[in-house]
Amino acid sequence: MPELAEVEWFRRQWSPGLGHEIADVKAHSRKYVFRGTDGDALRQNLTGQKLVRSKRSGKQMLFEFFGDNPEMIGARENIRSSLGIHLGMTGKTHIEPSNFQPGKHDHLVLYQRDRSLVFTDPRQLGHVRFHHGREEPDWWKGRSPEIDSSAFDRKFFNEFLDRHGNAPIKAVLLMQNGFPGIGNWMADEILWRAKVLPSKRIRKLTAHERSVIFRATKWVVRRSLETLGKDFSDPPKNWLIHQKWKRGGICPIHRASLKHANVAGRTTAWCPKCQK
DNA sequence: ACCCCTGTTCGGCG
DNA sequence: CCGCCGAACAGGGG
Repeated sequence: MPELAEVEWFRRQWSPGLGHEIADVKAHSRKYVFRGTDGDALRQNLTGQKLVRSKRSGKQMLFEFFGDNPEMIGARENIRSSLGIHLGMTGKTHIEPSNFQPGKHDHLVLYQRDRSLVFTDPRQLGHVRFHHGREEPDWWKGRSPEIDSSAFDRKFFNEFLDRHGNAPIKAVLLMQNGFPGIGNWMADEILWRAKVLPSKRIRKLTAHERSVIFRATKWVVRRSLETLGKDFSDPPKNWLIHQKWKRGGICPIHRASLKHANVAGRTTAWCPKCQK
């Protein structure tokens, strides 16, 4: 489920726990979601620390913790531990009461006095990472510019496209180092709005098509953050997302039947009338 | 039983 | 070496 806007919403689900101490931790640390992560270090280091800040970069979430000196909350130099969570296909973060008993798929629970912060992921394609130390974790370094930022500009966009001339545009939109946070539904939404076939190779795109794709990318990200990202409400009715999974789904503009095929290894929907 | 899946990584191949 | 593609990961649902 989670792409950029949904991840932003899931990041904020743990906000009631900001400023509060972690009293206890339960982690199913041998499970696949903890691959490459030291579950014992996570449990020992987080216990007794406060959750002080969270951020998102693309589909990655970062939760930061520190131990003491409350007036310095939020200052990077006081951060002691970093918890990274990627939601994969089926992950979610949620708040539960402080007496929460984890079920089979509740892989990580951070207990606070008045609530618990839970990470659940049935399919386990998500990922929990942990780093103890003041410096930025290796797995958070070198992030690409956020699409909703001035650093994601036409120069960055065009140079990234130029590096993948032979790839279909849909495959390139799914590359997280160029389009952090874009996933299957957002890629289809962008290309439908830009009127470009998902299978079209980068080198066949005209300058005009590139420009329209650039603007559609920014627009879809901003508008979905205002709806899904804010309160998980639906994007506007005339978005492709409401049609793409339906049998008999139609183009919101022409009412033509959508086409479906596998492009770049993913189920893809497009309107044969608008997209060329 | 069989096939599908809003994600990412890795091995094989061109 | 570069880059694309399909498989694999793990589990639930249609």
